[in-house]
Amino acid sequence: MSKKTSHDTDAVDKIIAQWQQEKPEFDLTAMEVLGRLKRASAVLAPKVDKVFLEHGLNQPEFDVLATLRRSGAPYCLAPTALFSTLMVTSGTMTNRMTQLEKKGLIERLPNPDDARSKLVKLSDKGFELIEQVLPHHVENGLNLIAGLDGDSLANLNQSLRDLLSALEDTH
Amino acid sequence: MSKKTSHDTDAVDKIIAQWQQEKPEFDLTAMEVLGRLKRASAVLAPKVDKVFLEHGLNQPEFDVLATLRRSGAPYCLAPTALFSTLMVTSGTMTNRMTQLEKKGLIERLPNPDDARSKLVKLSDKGFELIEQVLPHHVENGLNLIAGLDGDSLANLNQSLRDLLSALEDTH
DNA sequence: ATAATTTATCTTGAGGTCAAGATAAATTTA
DNA sequence: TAAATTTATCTTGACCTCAAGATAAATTAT
Repeated sequence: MSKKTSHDTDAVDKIIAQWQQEKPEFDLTAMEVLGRLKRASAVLAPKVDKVFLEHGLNQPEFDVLATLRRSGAPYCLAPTALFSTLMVTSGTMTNRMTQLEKKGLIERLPNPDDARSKLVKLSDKGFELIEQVLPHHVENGLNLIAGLDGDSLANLNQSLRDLLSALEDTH
Repeated sequence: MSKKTSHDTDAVDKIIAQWQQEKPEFDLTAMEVLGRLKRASAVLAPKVDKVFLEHGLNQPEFDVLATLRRSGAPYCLAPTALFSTLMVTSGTMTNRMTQLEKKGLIERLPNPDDARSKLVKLSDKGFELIEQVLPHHVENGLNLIAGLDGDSLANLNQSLRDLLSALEDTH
Protein backbone atom coordinates (compact mmCIF):
# COMPACT_ATOMS: atom_id res chain seq x y z
CA MET A 1 0.00 0.00 0.00
CA SER A 2 2.37 2.62 -1.26
CA LYS A 3 1.52 6.13 -0.23
CA LYS A 4 1.84 8.61 -3.05
CA THR A 5 4.98 10.10 -1.65
CA SER A 6 6.67 11.15 -4.88
CA HIS A 7 8.28 8.22 -6.64
CA ASP A 8 5.52 5.72 -7.28
CA THR A 9 5.82 3.62 -10.36
CA ASP A 10 3.06 2.60 -12.71
CA ALA A 11 2.48 -0.15 -15.24
CA VAL A 12 4.28 1.81 -17.94
CA ASP A 13 7.48 2.01 -15.92
CA LYS A 14 7.62 -1.77 -16.03
CA ILE A 15 7.05 -1.87 -19.76
CA ILE A 16 9.75 0.70 -20.36
CA ALA A 17 12.15 -1.20 -18.12
CA GLN A 18 11.62 -4.27 -20.27
CA TRP A 19 12.30 -2.35 -23.46
CA GLN A 20 15.33 -0.78 -21.87
CA GLN A 21 16.64 -4.26 -21.22
CA GLU A 22 15.89 -5.59 -24.69
CA LYS A 23 16.50 -2.49 -26.77
CA PRO A 24 18.95 -0.23 -24.92
CA GLU A 25 19.79 1.63 -28.12
CA PHE A 26 16.32 3.18 -28.47
CA ASP A 27 15.24 6.58 -27.21
CA LEU A 28 12.14 5.54 -25.27
CA THR A 29 10.99 9.03 -24.29
CA ALA A 30 8.07 9.05 -26.67
CA MET A 31 6.98 5.46 -26.14
CA GLU A 32 6.82 6.16 -22.45
CA VAL A 33 4.61 9.21 -22.57
CA LEU A 34 2.45 7.94 -25.41
CA GLY A 35 2.03 4.64 -23.62
CA ARG A 36 0.95 6.45 -20.49
CA LEU A 37 -1.53 8.56 -22.39
CA LYS A 38 -3.09 5.55 -24.01
CA ARG A 39 -3.18 3.59 -20.81
CA ALA A 40 -4.67 6.44 -18.81
CA SER A 41 -7.46 6.72 -21.35
CA ALA A 42 -8.06 3.00 -21.29
CA VAL A 43 -8.19 2.84 -17.50
CA LEU A 44 -10.42 5.88 -17.18
CA ALA A 45 -12.91 5.06 -19.94
CA PRO A 46 -14.90 2.37 -18.13
CA LYS A 47 -14.93 4.43 -14.94
CA VAL A 48 -16.41 7.34 -16.82
CA ASP A 49 -18.86 5.10 -18.69
CA LYS A 50 -20.18 3.70 -15.44
CA VAL A 51 -22.26 6.80 -14.75
CA PHE A 52 -23.79 6.81 -18.24
CA LEU A 53 -24.67 3.14 -17.99
CA GLU A 54 -26.49 3.78 -14.74
CA HIS A 55 -28.71 6.15 -16.67
CA GLY A 56 -29.30 3.83 -19.60
CA LEU A 57 -26.81 5.51 -21.92
CA ASN A 58 -23.53 4.40 -23.36
CA GLN A 59 -20.61 6.71 -24.01
CA PRO A 60 -21.36 7.36 -27.70
CA GLU A 61 -24.95 8.21 -26.90
CA PHE A 62 -23.92 10.50 -24.08
CA ASP A 63 -21.47 12.27 -26.37
CA VAL A 64 -24.20 13.13 -28.84
CA LEU A 65 -26.63 14.35 -26.22
CA ALA A 66 -23.93 16.37 -24.46
CA THR A 67 -22.81 17.99 -27.70
CA LEU A 68 -26.35 19.05 -28.46
CA ARG A 69 -26.90 20.26 -24.91
CA ARG A 70 -23.81 22.41 -24.73
CA SER A 71 -24.51 23.98 -28.12
CA GLY A 72 -27.25 25.91 -26.31
CA ALA A 73 -30.89 26.48 -27.20
CA PRO A 74 -32.50 25.27 -29.38
CA TYR A 75 -30.19 22.25 -28.90
CA CYS A 76 -30.21 21.51 -32.57
CA LEU A 77 -27.31 20.77 -34.95
CA ALA A 78 -26.70 19.35 -38.40
CA PRO A 79 -25.24 15.82 -38.54
CA THR A 80 -22.03 17.16 -40.06
CA ALA A 81 -21.44 19.45 -37.11
CA LEU A 82 -21.96 16.49 -34.79
CA PHE A 83 -19.67 13.97 -36.39
CA SER A 84 -16.96 16.56 -37.00
CA THR A 85 -16.89 17.54 -33.35
CA LEU A 86 -17.07 13.96 -32.19
CA MET A 87 -14.41 12.75 -34.60
CA VAL A 88 -16.40 9.86 -36.03
CA THR A 89 -17.56 9.07 -39.57
CA SER A 90 -20.90 10.04 -41.02
CA GLY A 91 -21.97 6.41 -41.04
CA THR A 92 -21.27 6.10 -37.34
CA MET A 93 -23.33 9.21 -36.71
CA THR A 94 -26.25 7.85 -38.73
CA ASN A 95 -26.15 4.75 -36.60
CA ARG A 96 -26.08 6.72 -33.34
CA MET A 97 -28.92 8.93 -34.43
CA THR A 98 -31.02 5.91 -35.29
CA GLN A 99 -30.48 4.51 -31.81
CA LEU A 100 -31.18 7.81 -30.08
CA GLU A 101 -34.29 8.43 -32.13
CA LYS A 102 -35.52 4.95 -31.28
CA LYS A 103 -35.12 5.85 -27.62
CA GLY A 104 -36.97 9.11 -28.15
CA LEU A 105 -34.00 11.20 -27.01
CA ILE A 106 -33.59 13.17 -30.23
CA GLU A 107 -35.85 14.28 -33.06
CA ARG A 108 -34.94 14.81 -36.69
CA LEU A 109 -36.32 17.90 -38.31
CA PRO A 110 -36.20 18.99 -41.94
CA ASN A 111 -33.48 21.54 -42.57
CA PRO A 112 -35.08 24.60 -44.16
CA ASP A 113 -31.73 25.71 -45.57
CA ASP A 114 -30.53 22.45 -47.10
CA ALA A 115 -32.74 19.58 -48.14
CA ARG A 116 -29.81 17.16 -48.07
CA SER A 117 -29.68 17.14 -44.29
CA LYS A 118 -32.13 16.82 -41.46
CA LEU A 119 -31.38 18.72 -38.30
CA VAL A 120 -30.89 16.77 -35.11
CA LYS A 121 -32.61 18.19 -32.06
CA LEU A 122 -32.66 17.16 -28.42
CA SER A 123 -36.19 16.02 -27.54
CA ASP A 124 -37.73 17.09 -24.24
CA LYS A 125 -37.01 13.62 -22.94
CA GLY A 126 -33.42 13.86 -24.17
CA PHE A 127 -32.97 17.24 -22.56
CA GLU A 128 -34.27 16.01 -19.23
CA LEU A 129 -32.06 12.94 -19.33
CA ILE A 130 -28.88 14.84 -20.08
CA GLU A 131 -29.71 17.39 -17.38
CA GLN A 132 -30.09 14.53 -14.97
CA VAL A 133 -26.86 12.74 -15.93
CA LEU A 134 -24.61 15.78 -16.13
CA PRO A 135 -24.17 16.53 -12.42
CA HIS A 136 -23.30 12.89 -11.73
CA HIS A 137 -20.83 12.88 -14.60
CA VAL A 138 -19.14 16.02 -13.31
CA GLU A 139 -18.99 14.64 -9.78
CA ASN A 140 -17.62 11.32 -11.00
CA GLY A 141 -14.88 13.10 -12.94
CA LEU A 142 -13.83 15.04 -9.88
CA ASN A 143 -13.54 11.80 -7.94
CA LEU A 144 -11.44 10.19 -10.65
CA ILE A 145 -8.80 12.91 -10.52
CA ALA A 146 -8.95 13.30 -6.76
CA GLY A 147 -5.64 11.44 -6.49
CA LEU A 148 -3.78 14.30 -8.16
CA ASP A 149 -2.70 17.33 -6.21
CA GLY A 150 -3.38 20.77 -7.61
CA ASP A 151 0.06 21.21 -9.15
CA SER A 152 0.05 17.87 -10.91
CA LEU A 153 -3.38 18.59 -12.25
CA ALA A 154 -2.49 22.03 -13.55
CA ASN A 155 0.67 20.64 -15.14
CA LEU A 156 -1.16 17.77 -16.72
CA ASN A 157 -3.78 20.05 -18.10
CA GLN A 158 -1.38 22.55 -19.57
CA SER A 159 0.94 19.92 -21.04
CA LEU A 160 -1.99 18.20 -22.69
CA ARG A 161 -3.19 21.50 -24.06
CA ASP A 162 0.26 22.14 -25.49
CA LEU A 163 0.33 18.73 -27.07
CA LEU A 164 -3.14 19.03 -28.53
CA SER A 165 -2.65 22.47 -29.93
CA ALA A 166 0.63 21.36 -31.48
CA LEU A 167 -1.06 18.32 -33.03
CA GLU A 168 -4.12 20.20 -34.19
CA ASP A 169 -2.01 22.99 -35.62
CA THR A 170 -0.38 20.53 -37.96
CA HIS A 171 -3.71 20.05 -39.64
CA MET B 1 -0.68 29.90 -38.10
CA SER B 2 -0.38 30.59 -34.41
CA LYS B 3 3.10 30.08 -33.04
CA LYS B 4 3.20 28.13 -29.79
CA THR B 5 4.01 31.20 -27.80
CA SER B 6 2.38 30.25 -24.53
CA HIS B 7 -1.37 30.67 -24.63
CA ASP B 8 -2.62 28.57 -27.51
CA THR B 9 -6.04 27.12 -27.19
CA ASP B 10 -7.22 23.71 -28.28
CA ALA B 11 -10.53 22.07 -29.15
CA VAL B 12 -11.24 21.34 -25.50
CA ASP B 13 -11.04 25.01 -24.55
CA LYS B 14 -13.93 25.63 -26.88
CA ILE B 15 -15.96 22.79 -25.42
CA ILE B 16 -15.35 24.02 -21.90
CA ALA B 17 -16.29 27.55 -22.87
CA GLN B 18 -19.62 26.23 -24.13
CA TRP B 19 -20.28 24.37 -20.91
CA GLN B 20 -19.25 27.41 -18.92
CA GLN B 21 -21.91 29.36 -20.78
CA GLU B 22 -24.62 26.76 -20.36
CA LYS B 23 -23.75 25.36 -16.94
CA PRO B 24 -21.85 28.03 -14.97
CA GLU B 25 -22.64 26.26 -11.70
CA PHE B 26 -20.47 23.21 -12.50
CA ASP B 27 -16.85 22.70 -11.52
CA LEU B 28 -15.43 21.81 -14.92
CA THR B 29 -11.88 21.05 -13.78
CA ALA B 30 -12.23 17.33 -14.27
CA MET B 31 -14.21 17.43 -17.49
CA GLU B 32 -11.51 19.60 -18.95
CA VAL B 33 -8.55 17.40 -18.17
CA LEU B 34 -10.39 14.15 -18.84
CA GLY B 35 -11.64 15.52 -22.12
CA ARG B 36 -8.14 16.46 -23.11
CA LEU B 37 -6.81 13.06 -22.20
CA LYS B 38 -9.44 11.31 -24.26
CA ARG B 39 -9.02 13.65 -27.18
CA ALA B 40 -5.23 13.40 -27.17
CA SER B 41 -5.53 9.63 -27.32
CA ALA B 42 -8.04 9.81 -30.14
CA VAL B 43 -5.94 12.22 -32.18
CA LEU B 44 -2.74 10.30 -31.64
CA ALA B 45 -4.06 6.79 -32.24
CA PRO B 46 -4.32 6.91 -36.05
CA LYS B 47 -0.97 8.67 -36.28
CA VAL B 48 0.63 5.87 -34.32
CA ASP B 49 -1.24 3.19 -36.27
CA LYS B 50 0.03 4.56 -39.55
CA VAL B 51 3.44 2.98 -39.07
CA PHE B 52 1.99 -0.42 -38.22
CA LEU B 53 -0.29 -0.34 -41.22
CA GLU B 54 2.69 0.35 -43.46
CA HIS B 55 4.12 -2.94 -42.25
CA GLY B 56 0.90 -4.91 -42.66
CA LEU B 57 -0.05 -4.87 -38.98
CA ASN B 58 -2.84 -3.21 -37.10
CA GLN B 59 -2.50 -1.82 -33.59
CA PRO B 60 -3.87 -4.90 -31.78
CA GLU B 61 -1.53 -7.17 -33.68
CA PHE B 62 1.42 -4.93 -33.01
CA ASP B 63 0.59 -4.89 -29.31
CA VAL B 64 0.76 -8.66 -29.11
CA LEU B 65 4.02 -8.93 -31.02
CA ALA B 66 5.57 -6.10 -29.02
CA THR B 67 4.54 -7.65 -25.71
CA LEU B 68 6.14 -10.94 -26.70
CA ARG B 69 9.24 -9.21 -27.97
CA ARG B 70 9.88 -7.13 -24.88
CA SER B 71 9.35 -10.14 -22.61
CA GLY B 72 12.77 -11.28 -23.83
CA ALA B 73 13.93 -14.66 -25.11
CA PRO B 74 12.35 -17.09 -25.77
CA TYR B 75 9.59 -14.55 -26.64
CA CYS B 76 6.94 -16.86 -25.30
CA LEU B 77 4.04 -16.16 -22.93
CA ALA B 78 0.80 -17.75 -21.78
CA PRO B 79 -2.40 -16.20 -23.16
CA THR B 80 -3.39 -15.03 -19.69
CA ALA B 81 -0.21 -13.04 -19.32
CA LEU B 82 -0.91 -11.44 -22.69
CA PHE B 83 -4.49 -10.38 -22.20
CA SER B 84 -3.86 -9.19 -18.66
CA THR B 85 -1.07 -6.90 -19.78
CA LEU B 86 -3.01 -5.72 -22.78
CA MET B 87 -6.23 -5.15 -20.84
CA VAL B 88 -8.49 -7.10 -23.16
CA THR B 89 -10.70 -10.14 -22.60
CA SER B 90 -9.64 -13.72 -23.17
CA GLY B 91 -12.00 -13.92 -26.14
CA THR B 92 -10.34 -10.95 -27.76
CA MET B 93 -6.96 -12.56 -27.25
CA THR B 94 -8.11 -15.81 -28.82
CA ASN B 95 -9.22 -13.85 -31.81
CA ARG B 96 -5.93 -11.97 -32.11
CA MET B 97 -3.92 -15.14 -31.79
CA THR B 98 -5.92 -16.79 -34.53
CA GLN B 99 -5.17 -13.89 -36.86
CA LEU B 100 -1.49 -13.79 -35.99
CA GLU B 101 -1.10 -17.53 -36.35
CA LYS B 102 -2.78 -17.35 -39.76
CA LYS B 103 -0.16 -14.79 -40.76
CA GLY B 104 2.60 -17.01 -39.43
CA LEU B 105 3.77 -14.40 -36.94
CA ILE B 106 3.26 -16.52 -33.82
CA GLU B 107 3.26 -20.22 -33.01
CA ARG B 108 1.26 -22.01 -30.36
CA LEU B 109 3.14 -24.58 -28.34
CA PRO B 110 1.81 -27.02 -25.77
CA ASN B 111 2.41 -25.83 -22.23
CA PRO B 112 4.33 -28.56 -20.39
CA ASP B 113 3.19 -27.15 -17.03
CA ASP B 114 -0.52 -26.74 -17.70
CA ALA B 115 -2.48 -28.60 -20.34
CA ARG B 116 -5.26 -26.01 -20.24
CA SER B 117 -3.15 -23.46 -22.04
CA LYS B 118 -0.91 -23.38 -25.05
CA LEU B 119 2.04 -21.04 -24.96
CA VAL B 120 2.22 -18.28 -27.51
CA LYS B 121 5.61 -17.78 -29.10
CA LEU B 122 6.92 -15.27 -31.60
CA SER B 123 7.81 -17.12 -34.80
CA ASP B 124 11.03 -16.29 -36.64
CA LYS B 125 8.96 -14.35 -39.10
CA GLY B 126 7.17 -12.52 -36.27
CA PHE B 127 10.45 -11.69 -34.60
CA GLU B 128 11.88 -10.28 -37.79
CA LEU B 129 8.79 -8.23 -38.47
CA ILE B 130 8.67 -6.65 -35.04
CA GLU B 131 12.39 -5.89 -35.18
CA GLN B 132 11.79 -4.15 -38.45
CA VAL B 133 8.79 -2.11 -37.27
CA LEU B 134 10.16 -1.06 -33.90
CA PRO B 135 12.67 1.57 -35.00
CA HIS B 136 10.06 3.24 -37.19
CA HIS B 137 7.55 3.19 -34.36
CA VAL B 138 10.04 4.79 -31.99
CA GLU B 139 10.99 7.41 -34.53
CA ASN B 140 7.35 8.17 -35.30
CA GLY B 141 6.61 8.64 -31.61
CA LEU B 142 9.44 11.11 -31.25
CA ASN B 143 8.05 13.11 -34.15
CA LEU B 144 4.58 13.13 -32.64
CA ILE B 145 5.76 14.73 -29.43
CA ALA B 146 8.24 17.02 -31.12
CA GLY B 147 5.87 19.95 -30.54
CA LEU B 148 6.40 19.76 -26.78
CA ASP B 149 9.40 21.36 -25.17
CA GLY B 150 11.37 19.39 -22.62
CA ASP B 151 9.63 20.86 -19.59
CA SER B 152 6.15 20.25 -20.90
CA LEU B 153 7.10 16.71 -21.75
CA ALA B 154 8.59 15.98 -18.36
CA ASN B 155 5.56 17.51 -16.66
CA LEU B 156 3.16 15.58 -18.79
CA ASN B 157 4.96 12.36 -18.15
CA GLN B 158 5.15 12.79 -14.40
CA SER B 159 1.55 13.96 -14.06
CA LEU B 160 0.34 11.00 -16.03
CA ARG B 161 2.42 8.68 -13.92
CA ASP B 162 0.88 10.22 -10.80
CA LEU B 163 -2.58 9.78 -12.21
CA LEU B 164 -2.00 6.21 -13.29
CA SER B 165 -0.42 5.10 -10.06
CA ALA B 166 -3.27 6.71 -8.13
CA LEU B 167 -5.83 4.93 -10.31
CA GLU B 168 -4.05 1.60 -10.28
CA ASP B 169 -3.48 1.78 -6.54
CA THR B 170 -7.21 1.87 -6.02
CA HIS B 171 -7.48 -1.70 -7.17
C1' DA C 1 -9.18 -41.19 -4.29
C1' DT C 2 -13.40 -38.58 -5.54
C1' DA C 3 -16.24 -34.64 -5.61
C1' DA C 4 -16.38 -29.76 -5.62
C1' DT C 5 -14.27 -25.69 -6.86
C1' DT C 6 -11.20 -22.82 -9.26
C1' DT C 7 -8.54 -21.51 -13.22
C1' DA C 8 -7.50 -20.98 -18.29
C1' DT C 9 -9.24 -20.64 -22.59
C1' DC C 10 -12.58 -20.83 -26.29
C1' DT C 11 -17.21 -20.04 -28.42
C1' DT C 12 -21.13 -17.39 -29.52
C1' DG C 13 -23.94 -13.48 -30.33
C1' DA C 14 -24.49 -8.63 -30.26
C1' DG C 15 -22.81 -3.96 -30.62
C1' DG C 16 -20.02 0.04 -32.37
C1' DT C 17 -16.92 1.69 -35.88
C1' DC C 18 -14.95 2.44 -40.27
C1' DA C 19 -14.02 2.58 -45.41
C1' DA C 20 -15.98 2.59 -49.67
C1' DG C 21 -19.63 3.13 -52.46
C1' DA C 22 -24.51 4.87 -53.36
C1' DT C 23 -27.93 8.74 -53.33
C1' DA C 24 -29.49 13.03 -53.80
C1' DA C 25 -29.38 18.09 -53.19
C1' DA C 26 -26.70 22.33 -53.88
C1' DT C 27 -23.40 24.94 -56.32
C1' DT C 28 -20.43 26.10 -60.12
C1' DT C 29 -19.28 26.17 -64.87
C1' DA C 30 -19.99 26.36 -69.64
C1' DT D 1 -30.26 26.51 -68.12
C1' DA D 2 -27.96 22.09 -68.57
C1' DA D 3 -23.92 19.58 -67.30
C1' DA D 4 -20.31 18.85 -64.13
C1' DT D 5 -18.75 19.02 -59.64
C1' DT D 6 -19.09 19.32 -54.82
C1' DT D 7 -21.32 18.52 -50.50
C1' DA D 8 -24.19 15.94 -46.98
C1' DT D 9 -25.83 11.83 -45.63
C1' DC D 10 -26.94 6.95 -45.82
C1' DT D 11 -25.96 1.96 -46.86
C1' DT D 12 -23.25 -2.09 -46.82
C1' DG D 13 -19.91 -5.37 -45.39
C1' DA D 14 -16.05 -6.37 -42.63
C1' DC D 15 -13.51 -5.99 -38.35
C1' DC D 16 -12.58 -5.72 -33.38
C1' DT D 17 -14.37 -6.02 -28.92
C1' DC D 18 -16.93 -7.60 -25.10
C1' DA D 19 -20.09 -10.29 -21.92
C1' DA D 20 -21.84 -14.55 -20.92
C1' DG D 21 -21.75 -19.17 -21.23
C1' DA D 22 -19.25 -23.66 -22.47
C1' DT D 23 -15.32 -26.74 -21.96
C1' DA D 24 -11.71 -28.90 -19.80
C1' DA D 25 -7.64 -29.18 -16.78
C1' DA D 26 -5.79 -28.30 -12.15
C1' DT D 27 -6.36 -27.83 -7.36
C1' DT D 28 -8.61 -28.35 -2.91
C1' DA D 29 -11.53 -30.50 0.29
C1' DT D 30 -13.64 -34.54 2.07
